[in-house]
Amino acid sequence: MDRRQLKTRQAVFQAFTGLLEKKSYNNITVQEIIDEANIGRSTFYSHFETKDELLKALCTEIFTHVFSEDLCEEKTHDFSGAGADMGRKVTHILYHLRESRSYIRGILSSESGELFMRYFKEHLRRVFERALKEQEFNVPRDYMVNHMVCGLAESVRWWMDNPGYTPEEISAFYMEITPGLE
Amino acid sequence: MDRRQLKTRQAVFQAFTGLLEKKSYNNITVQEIIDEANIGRSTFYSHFETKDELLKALCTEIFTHVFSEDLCEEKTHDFSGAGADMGRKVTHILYHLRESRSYIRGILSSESGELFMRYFKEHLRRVFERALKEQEFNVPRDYMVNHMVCGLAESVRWWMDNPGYTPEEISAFYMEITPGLE
DNA sequence: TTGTTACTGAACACATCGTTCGATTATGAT
DNA sequence: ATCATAATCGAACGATGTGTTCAGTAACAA
Repeated sequence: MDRRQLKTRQAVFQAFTGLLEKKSYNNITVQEIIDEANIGRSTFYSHFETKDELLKALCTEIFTHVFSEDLCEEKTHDFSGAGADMGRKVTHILYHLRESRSYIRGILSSESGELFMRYFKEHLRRVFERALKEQEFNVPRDYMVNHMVCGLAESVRWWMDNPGYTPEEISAFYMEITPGLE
Repeated sequence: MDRRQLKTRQAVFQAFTGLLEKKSYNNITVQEIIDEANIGRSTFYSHFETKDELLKALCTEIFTHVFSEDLCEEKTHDFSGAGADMGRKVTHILYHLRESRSYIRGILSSESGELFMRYFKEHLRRVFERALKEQEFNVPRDYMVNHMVCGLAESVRWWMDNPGYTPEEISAFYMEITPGLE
């Protein structure tokens, strides 16, 4: 890839995340991103169709990072249950998310949070659906998966507003209040 | 209140909810609401500052209706636990929400859903905080309340996409997967 | 060096917003 | 029935932000 493209792309992301630490997504204008990134207007639009696409791209960036590894594979095959494994996966995800906390808060603090949460949940859903392959529940399976996914996503959101807990602690909280994972 | 004002207000709400059944909030323009409601442009703006304020007003309308009654009072004082009471409250809320299902879906199917969910959770939080006055948990109290509130709110969202369940069934699902309420 | 590709930035058309204001009409109190 | 008051109308306006275009410039890879 052309160095110039890479440089532009990085400049945009950096400007964007920088702005997100100061103000909420809705109040950020494309022009501000352009100015902050110090690029030409048409350059921005040759990289991203709209501001929403940029957010989407940023989310993709974050989540391919967070979910890059072996999260879909069953890691332990010893006598510790699926719960222990799940707990480890969750902790792993939380460690990654903590790194981006500063601007994730900016994303979450306006309607754009909906978008972030949606992508997040999509990824989580994949992880959970694998982990719960053969289990049976007293509620519709899809309802159960949805509950687990939303529960974790909302735990993260809560964590972003209540820092001061370690990933391990949050993970433990989550396992504690989620039946079907012990 | 002047009949004209009332008529206008109702016309706007009706137009708005009507549009919400066809398209998502973000794609609805103020002009469309005005045309649909068949009122003058300045009239709209003399009632609502912005489209967001209109959505807010609609949510208030819905929730004051849904939460109008004795939801904050402990109803049963016999030997059935707090859970049975909570189950009844939840069912009651669900019955009300089902009536507005058609356009609530429209609200939820775009970023505006965030706003709806926020108001919904605010109301729910009040109910739960009363109901859990003296209980102790293994996780931070605020985390617990947040989990219960989000769990119910997300259950409703799930329900809106998966109709065909009765309020009683959804309520039962919710009680089933929420520890601390039995 | 050279052909290609990316960046620049001013200018543009466009959509939507929220406001203004003078004219018109409905309302409710007397 | 009268009349002062208040709500509505709607065209016109300025403002803001969007996304595109294009001719000129600079960076790149080979």
